[in-house]
Amino acid sequence: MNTREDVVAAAGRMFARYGYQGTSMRDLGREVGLLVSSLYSHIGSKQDLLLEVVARGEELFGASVKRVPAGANGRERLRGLVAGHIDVVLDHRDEVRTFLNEARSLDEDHRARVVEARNRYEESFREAIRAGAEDGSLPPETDAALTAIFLLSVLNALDRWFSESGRLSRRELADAVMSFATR
Amino acid sequence: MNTREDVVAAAGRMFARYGYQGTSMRDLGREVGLLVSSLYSHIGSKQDLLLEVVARGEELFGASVKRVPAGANGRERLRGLVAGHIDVVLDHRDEVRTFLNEARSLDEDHRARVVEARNRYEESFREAIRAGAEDGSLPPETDAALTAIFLLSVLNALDRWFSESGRLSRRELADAVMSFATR
DNA sequence: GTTTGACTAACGAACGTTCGTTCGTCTAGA
DNA sequence: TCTAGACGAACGAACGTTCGTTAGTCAAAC
Repeated sequence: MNTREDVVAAAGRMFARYGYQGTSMRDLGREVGLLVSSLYSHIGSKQDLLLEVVARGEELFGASVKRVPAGANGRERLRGLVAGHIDVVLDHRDEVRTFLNEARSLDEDHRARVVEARNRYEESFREAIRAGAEDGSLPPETDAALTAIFLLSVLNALDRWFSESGRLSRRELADAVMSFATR
Repeated sequence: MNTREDVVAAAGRMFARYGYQGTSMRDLGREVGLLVSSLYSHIGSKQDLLLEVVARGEELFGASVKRVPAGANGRERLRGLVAGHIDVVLDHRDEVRTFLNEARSLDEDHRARVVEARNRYEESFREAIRAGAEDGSLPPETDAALTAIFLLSVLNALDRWFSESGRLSRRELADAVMSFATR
């Protein structure tokens, strides 16, 4: 019924699995049950499609940051960011994968915007860590820049191995990640 | 002079930067200063080229494992693996990136072989961690599987941000990674 | 004189995209 | 209530371009 949404969702799925360049419009049409030409009743171009999927990933992370209570101490805020990131990655694997791996196929302007968004996002991690080191909720000598990078490296790799039916729950995962960061 | 080597090296460079599907043989020819058709005097196919670059990455990690002294205790072996991984990633960025990100463009058989090689590699991390937890050189309750995944997540993301001219030396980086894993 | 490696030229296939057209569905006016 | 016409959505065909790859030629190096 809602064909346009189907197209965008299928694009996310295929971009995540095969990459932007590895997905042809004909493949996409087949996936959604349309001929290639019919796709263009719903979208402007393949590039527009990528842009839309990437933007969704971007918004998901942005919304996650906003959900963290501003009043909490540094450690609690960091914990909120970590748990939020885990949820975003696992609940929206396709958009996140596309956001993380396929942004390089965007034209230069949009790619620059993505890089900027990622920097802002990483800065919210650094900020929480610095706050925690100051308010005593995290070890005082914690290196904010390095810790943020390490955390995001671990969090962004999650969808390559984490299974909902595995040994760990999301909460336990968040605990493990947090205890890694705060030695 | 050694044209074939130039071709393979350029392929690694471009596969790493633009992806396998994002690199055309014409682009590759331009990079190396030859016409497309001339490339085929040196290689069998584009797929062969990918296979060769990926195989080089695979061998680099395999050789790194072999360099770790077998007699050392668990912690020392893990430290050797970490330092070795850092060197491989930073000294062979193109092959490593291609090995990590472009293996999905291999045909099924070769891709399966890569997955198996990565599993063996990860197992050597787990093994060192388990040994360390037993011989007392690492905290006894360390979760080998989870720690190995976290370590490799951090290590594989290195080339996205680490700069040789930055604040950290390789040794300091290895220290930081190790202290992350072992608390 | 043979071999090597670069060239020109071309191949069929696939690419993203546009085209004119058709076929229902919905709405406004008679 | 019936009908005219605008509309969204999908179609098949074709566009020009680029893809990976091959064949044949020719000059330089051994």
